[in-house]
Amino acid sequence: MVDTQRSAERSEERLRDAERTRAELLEVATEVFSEQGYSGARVDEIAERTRTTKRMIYYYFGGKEGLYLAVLEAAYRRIREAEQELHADHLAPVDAVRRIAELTFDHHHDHPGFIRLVSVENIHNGQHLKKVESLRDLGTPAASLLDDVLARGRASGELRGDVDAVDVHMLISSYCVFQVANAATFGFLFGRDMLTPDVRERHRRILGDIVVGWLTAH
Amino acid sequence: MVDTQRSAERSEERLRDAERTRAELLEVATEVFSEQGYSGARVDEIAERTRTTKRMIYYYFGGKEGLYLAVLEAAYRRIREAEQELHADHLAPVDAVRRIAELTFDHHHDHPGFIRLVSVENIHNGQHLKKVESLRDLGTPAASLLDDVLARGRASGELRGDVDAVDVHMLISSYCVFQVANAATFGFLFGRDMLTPDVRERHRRILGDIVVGWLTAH
DNA sequence: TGGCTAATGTACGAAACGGTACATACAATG
DNA sequence: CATTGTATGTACCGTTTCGTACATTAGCCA
Repeated sequence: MVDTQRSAERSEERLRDAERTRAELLEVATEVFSEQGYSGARVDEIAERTRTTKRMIYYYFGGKEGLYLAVLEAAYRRIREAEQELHADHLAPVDAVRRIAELTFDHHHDHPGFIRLVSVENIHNGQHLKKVESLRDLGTPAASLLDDVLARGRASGELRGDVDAVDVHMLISSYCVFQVANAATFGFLFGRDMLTPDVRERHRRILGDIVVGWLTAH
Repeated sequence: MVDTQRSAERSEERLRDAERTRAELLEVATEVFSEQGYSGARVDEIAERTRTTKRMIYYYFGGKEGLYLAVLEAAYRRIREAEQELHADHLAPVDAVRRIAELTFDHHHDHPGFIRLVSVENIHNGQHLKKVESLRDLGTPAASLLDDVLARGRASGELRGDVDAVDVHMLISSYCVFQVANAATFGFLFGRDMLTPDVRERHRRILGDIVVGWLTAH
């Protein structure tokens, strides 16, 4: 018992640690898949970037696709957790929607790897995502949070009542995803680097203005 | 001379036709690259889907990357042509911006292959696009068209004057690109198929409302 | 402490894949 | 209608890439 505890405490010194190996593979794989796409990612490259070997990918995840599925699931799960920390019930409706928009904006900018992963998955028509049953209806929390705010705003007359929460969420997502996912091509064609702090700050404010403007229109 | 003309006229009957072969390869390659991504696309598959052979890909385009570059250039060139047919100078400013938004929306929905190609290119950080010098500043026409409308609206007082044309274009692009590029994941997570006619029609109207609302806000 | 299992490493195989050498046939041209 | 270069087809090569058979070791537990 004492021995077990001690080895758990100094687990970082152990040569063999299933959890650690698994987590490291997942972390590196997330990076490689988001950088190179599913087909572009190389199993050997992922293995080389860890302190373990390719063999472990097959041992823990069954293969390339299994690893990719695990990456997808972990990434989406992290997003869900972030969304649940997004409290807006103490703010006035108008401030709440702006807050949600701006925090979503920040979250996207701070997690480009996840956005790229979503792009990759869409190239493949979401065929892998559909296999992960645990992710079905993952969007519900985000929609219901917005739904609450909209209901409060409708009741107080501060927000218009004929707009659906999912529509609002889609507007916000569109804008935020585009910033990150299409930064390369848009930047090239219009000579605008969307990732510099000042441009980012302006876009952030603009998004808030657009969302608030839309929801408060008479 | 007469012979030359005749063989040009019935070019579709010729066994050897450089232009036809080239065009067919380009067409099939556009489809395959947009469906599978750059790394996912197989040179052999592209060749098999045409009436010619893999050899011709190397003869006309030098290789897989050359073919992809040609696909990118052709696709963007088609977009530019479509944009140039977008006349809005005979409309009142408010109607003009709504028109631009809605036509852009339709264009995106009608050319999903192009949108997917842009996603693919962004996964690779636009590294190929940057190689096609002829595409530099391709965005300028779209921005200046909007710029004209905004100037007219500013002069007449119908549109606010503190908004940049590129910002408006980015809002419209974000919304339209998202509809097509992220249809799979968003549809799965929120149970909404964005490609059905009625949903599409509602989104179209919403986009117009948002853009007009933003630009006419006091 | 000795054995047993989970965890890991090595080395290799088969198929896929991008690319090319070489042969050949069509069609414009003089 | 012979010639010549463009266009096309075939067969193949070397490498990459996913995956696996087999050997081995670390650490837990009786």
